[in-house]
Amino acid sequence: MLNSYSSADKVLLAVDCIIFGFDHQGLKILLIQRDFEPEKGKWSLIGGFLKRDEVLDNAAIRILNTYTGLNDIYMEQLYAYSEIDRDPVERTISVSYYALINIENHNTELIKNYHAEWFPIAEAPNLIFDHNEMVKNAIRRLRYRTSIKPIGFELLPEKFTMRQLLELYEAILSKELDKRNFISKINSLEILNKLDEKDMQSSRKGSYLYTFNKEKYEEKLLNDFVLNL
Amino acid sequence: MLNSYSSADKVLLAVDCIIFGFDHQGLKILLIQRDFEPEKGKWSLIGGFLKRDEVLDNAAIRILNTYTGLNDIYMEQLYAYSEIDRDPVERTISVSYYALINIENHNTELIKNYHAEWFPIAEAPNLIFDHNEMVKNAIRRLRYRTSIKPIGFELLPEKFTMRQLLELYEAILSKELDKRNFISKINSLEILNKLDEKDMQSSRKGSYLYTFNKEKYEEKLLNDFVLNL
DNA sequence: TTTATTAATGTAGATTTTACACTTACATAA
DNA sequence: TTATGTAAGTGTAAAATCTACATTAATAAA
Repeated sequence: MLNSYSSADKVLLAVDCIIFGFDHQGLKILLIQRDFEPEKGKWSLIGGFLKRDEVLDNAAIRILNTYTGLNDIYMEQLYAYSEIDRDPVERTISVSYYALINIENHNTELIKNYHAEWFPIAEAPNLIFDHNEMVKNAIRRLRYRTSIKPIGFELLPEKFTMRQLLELYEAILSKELDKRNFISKINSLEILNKLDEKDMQSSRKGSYLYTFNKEKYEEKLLNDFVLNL
Repeated sequence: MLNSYSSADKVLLAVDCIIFGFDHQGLKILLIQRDFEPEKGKWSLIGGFLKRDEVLDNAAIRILNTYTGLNDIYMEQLYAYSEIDRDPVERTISVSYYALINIENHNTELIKNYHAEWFPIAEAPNLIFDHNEMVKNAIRRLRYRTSIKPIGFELLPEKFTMRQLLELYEAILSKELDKRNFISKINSLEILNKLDEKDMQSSRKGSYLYTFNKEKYEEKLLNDFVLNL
């Protein structure tokens, strides 16, 4: 019987996490220096093996936590990579996950202790196995996602300026956006609350701070929409 | 060592294929009646186990062929399902694949011999395991894909009428489209060749037949574009 | 009080999208 | 041969959206 369970092959199933972060310097990616063979010392995505009694989503969360100390990160599944020799040690299929986080909200010291490090996207080192490809695909997905869902929620501090939001979008899309058009498009979504408070860091005039309006934001998440930037 | 290969669990990895087809009656899905336990006799997606020396994409092709006789079908990977008890017999992670095919181009007799059957989407029976969810997600992906890539190529006969193309889009999107606006949008893509030939089946006047212009079509596939229907 | 710096703001023209109805071609039946 | 019925084919005007673009405003520092 072709389809009998007992005669089917079992394989190792891994999860690799592509963690994007944003700070005042732009879009970054979190990588670790492998502390085990093969490729010990080389840079890699944060990854590990799925356990028998574990759902993939949870494996991603556990592995991210194990290697970076990061907690409560919402990740989305991306793609299963299955080239025969992608891992030279043993046949391993890897499912990639990605997330967007606010670098400043997370303990940079902690991350460092785990030998994890943030790299500006453009300056990321070469990665082991097929991790470069995984990152490339994740960036594509991130850009696509940007066009159909509002983002920023996860990446900016609670209170942020229009300029910060603009720079976030510019970093993700890696292109310049017209400031006035951007602001009016964002405003037309009605997902921001303009505060009375100003941020005085950036200029003498100071710029208004905004927060996300969670309710409206969730509403937008439901009905797919297109944001043409 | 947390991350050692030898101590990691191995699991069964399956592939399930969501095959969409289109004919004059509308959008359909290909299902098989399981001829093995558990759930023998119930309807299910076409699925099977990944082999140790096989890439997922090829497993999907092999499995589809094994259970339906279908050949040369291009499938796209969708999502990995990993709920612990999704398969009651043994822990199995399943990666879903989907494809769009032209029902009339494929041997219906052959498919029947394999106990596979086409069901109109709306009339599909309840499926085993988490297959209903897989189908739901695949339909969503199909609709999304429709908005960013031209489709039809795979689903229509070589020569087809505008009405057929319109009906295909209406079936996938499950909404009515304005005939004139649809035609002018499609024409603006410049991916069709209008033939001198007419199809006389559908009306006394007869309607012009079209073919896809493969080159232009491939070109469009490269540059992502948005088709707002 | 002058200067320098970034924030904030509006509009006109171009493009795209939408809604909508009549004429044409032909086969069939009278 | 003529009349009739059926689906095919076609255009436009109004609305909405997108794009490009430049000046004034607020404030701190000199």
